[in-house]
Order: sequence, then structure tokens, then C-alpha cells
Amino acid sequence: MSNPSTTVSTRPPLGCAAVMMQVLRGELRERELPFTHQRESIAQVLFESTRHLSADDVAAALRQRGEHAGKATVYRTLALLVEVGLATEHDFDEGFKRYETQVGGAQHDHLICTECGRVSTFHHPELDRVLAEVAAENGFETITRQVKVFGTCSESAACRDAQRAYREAGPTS
Amino acid sequence: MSNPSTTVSTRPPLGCAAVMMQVLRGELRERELPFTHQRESIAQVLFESTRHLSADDVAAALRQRGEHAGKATVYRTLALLVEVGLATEHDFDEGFKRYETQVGGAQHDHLICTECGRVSTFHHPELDRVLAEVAAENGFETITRQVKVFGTCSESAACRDAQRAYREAGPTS
DNA sequence: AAGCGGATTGAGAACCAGTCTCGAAACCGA
DNA sequence: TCGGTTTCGAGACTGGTTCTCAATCCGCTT
Repeated sequence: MSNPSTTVSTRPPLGCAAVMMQVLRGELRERELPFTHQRESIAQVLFESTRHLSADDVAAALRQRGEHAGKATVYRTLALLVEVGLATEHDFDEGFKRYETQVGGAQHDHLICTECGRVSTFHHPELDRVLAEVAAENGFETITRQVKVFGTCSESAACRDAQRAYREAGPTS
Repeated sequence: MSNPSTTVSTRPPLGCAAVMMQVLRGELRERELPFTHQRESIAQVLFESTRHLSADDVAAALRQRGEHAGKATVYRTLALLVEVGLATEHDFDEGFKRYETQVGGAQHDHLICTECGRVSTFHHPELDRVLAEVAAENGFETITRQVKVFGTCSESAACRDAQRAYREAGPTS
């Protein structure tokens, strides 16, 4: 339940979405791109959510607010948010992409439960160091990285069962 | 032509593919699955390649050998190879999957050049340690992991130019 | 407030990797 | 060789994502 030091703030403080929106407005102005109602609504949905949303999730959230945007617009806007650095795109091998607000430069990675679908995040400073080291050794200039650990979590009984089953069967290799 | 001692061995020694094929035969027998021509051909294409092949690449390679397999069969067979642990599936954000022979249990990760598309592999023992640590801390039982570093390599002049340009522009964050 | 040039929007078509279907063909043990 | 079982494959289908292009909206100016 309460794990004080690790998850310092699973959800951003209220008002965070508003700040992000201001940043978006600025980024758009800088690029001389119009700040349309659709862009605002789609960004708001993403900024106010703490989950990883699919394009479909975004469209559904809009519908729930009594708003609407064509799917082309949803996809275009999400791509735009990624481009200006306010969102990140993730592929959890579900056959579609998910999007998440990118607050500041806080890079983090994911643990994906193949049993229940939960996605939790983590950040390990040594990971940054190791990957920077590898890049340097290979004359590689890193733009971004993806670290995904697939497995079973221990949140629900079903997951713990799967975990035990997998451990007993042993890794295939 | 004559590569006496310089080329350390970027490609597995001849015969490696044959060994893999033997292993496949055994795995299939164990599962009571027939060893068909198509499965043999598709596996051979993959085993003899040192690159990451898409389903389309495999089909093209077959055509070049004067053979043929329906795409359903290609996909089914690749999935089968992954299932028995003789191949791994990768997604380099191209909109389709790529497959690679999995020799033994040697887990490795990828550096993907966004400029020229080259994919190089690396293995860093500390990465294993760090990720195992993270999993343990979170009560997570790891099944598999994916570590991908996107950026620019320094193989060609074009890539080095892009590298320089990116470094000057600075990371977006 | 109204007009204007240029970018965005959206409904639906197009696209495409990957999956499914089901009759025909291949496999393999006897 | 025979027979039961599985795989194969051509093509239809699926579903996420992108494209098209006429109508609309944005932001700015008069």
C-alpha cells in the first residue's frame, strides 16, 4: 500500500495539466501552428490521465465529455504532442500504440505484466549509466531508448499463480 | 575471399545453421509436429542469415531459392520458431516485426540507427544485473525483456553528419 | 466586426501487416 | 501403400493507422 519513498507521486499534482497546456500553447505558437479546440481537448485528456492511453481511449474519453474528434485528428494530434516532446509513444505488444504525458525530461521504463496487463514504471539511475556507456563504446549518439521488461507481477492472485507456474516450469532457454 | 585471420567471426561458423536445424527437428519431434519442407526452408533462411528478417524478407529469400511458401505459412512458422526458442521477434518501430535466430540463451540488446537503419547488438552483464534487481524490487517475475537504444551510429558519413547535427541541436528535453 | 490566406478537420476510403478459413496436399507410423 | 491427422496456401478478412480533399476554423489585418 503505502510505500513512501519509491512512488513519490503516482499522479501529478492538480494543476499539472494546466501547466502542460500552457507549454503546449507556447510550443504551437513557436511553430506557428494554430491552437485548435481539438488539439486542446485531446491534449487535455492525455494530460489529465495518469494511464497509458490508446488512440481509442482518447476518442472514448472525448465522447464521455460530450466532445468529438475524428480519428485522423486524434492520431495527428498525438503524433504532434510526441513531436513537441509533451508525450511519449509506447508499444506494449498489444497491436496498437499507447501514449503518455511526458513531464519534463524524466525518462522512465516499464514493467509489463503479461497476465493482467498492468504497466508499472521504474527508474534506475544505473540503467542510464550503463546504456550511456554502451552507446559511447559503440560511437553511438542516443536519441531515445526503450527498456521493457515483460513478465508477471504480484498484484493479483491470478498473477501470482502465473508467476509460480512460470517459475516452476523454468525459463525455456 | 580469403579471410585467413582478420575477420574474427562476424558470422557464425559454417554448419551452425545445420546444427540449429537438428535442434529444430528434435523440438518438433518432441511436440509431435511434422517436419515439413516449408518449415525446413523457412528455418533455413532464418538460420543462414545474420540479419534481422521480416516475414517479407523470408518470403523473398525463398523466392530467390526457387521455393515458395504462402504468407500464412511464413508467419505461422516464424511464430513456431519463436515458441520453441530458436528465434526471437523484434519490433524496431518500422510497422512490422523482424525475426532473428536465437543461438543458445545468449540474450542481447540492440542499437538501432534511425539514419541508416543498421541494427547492431550488444551485451552488457550489468544490464542483466540491474534489470534483475528492478524486477526483484517490484515482485516481478521476468519472462523476457527488450532494451532498444535508438540514435545515430557512426558507420557512414551521412550518419556522422546526422550525429553532429543532433548533438548541436541538443536533446529536446 | 468582417475578410482573408493558410492550416486543420473529419468522414470515409485506402493501406498494410498479420490472421483466419477451409478444401487440397503432405506427413508419418503401421 | 494406406489412413488419419496435420499442415499448406490462396484469398478473404481484421483492425490499427494513414491518406484524401472539400468544408471549416484559426489568427491576423483592415
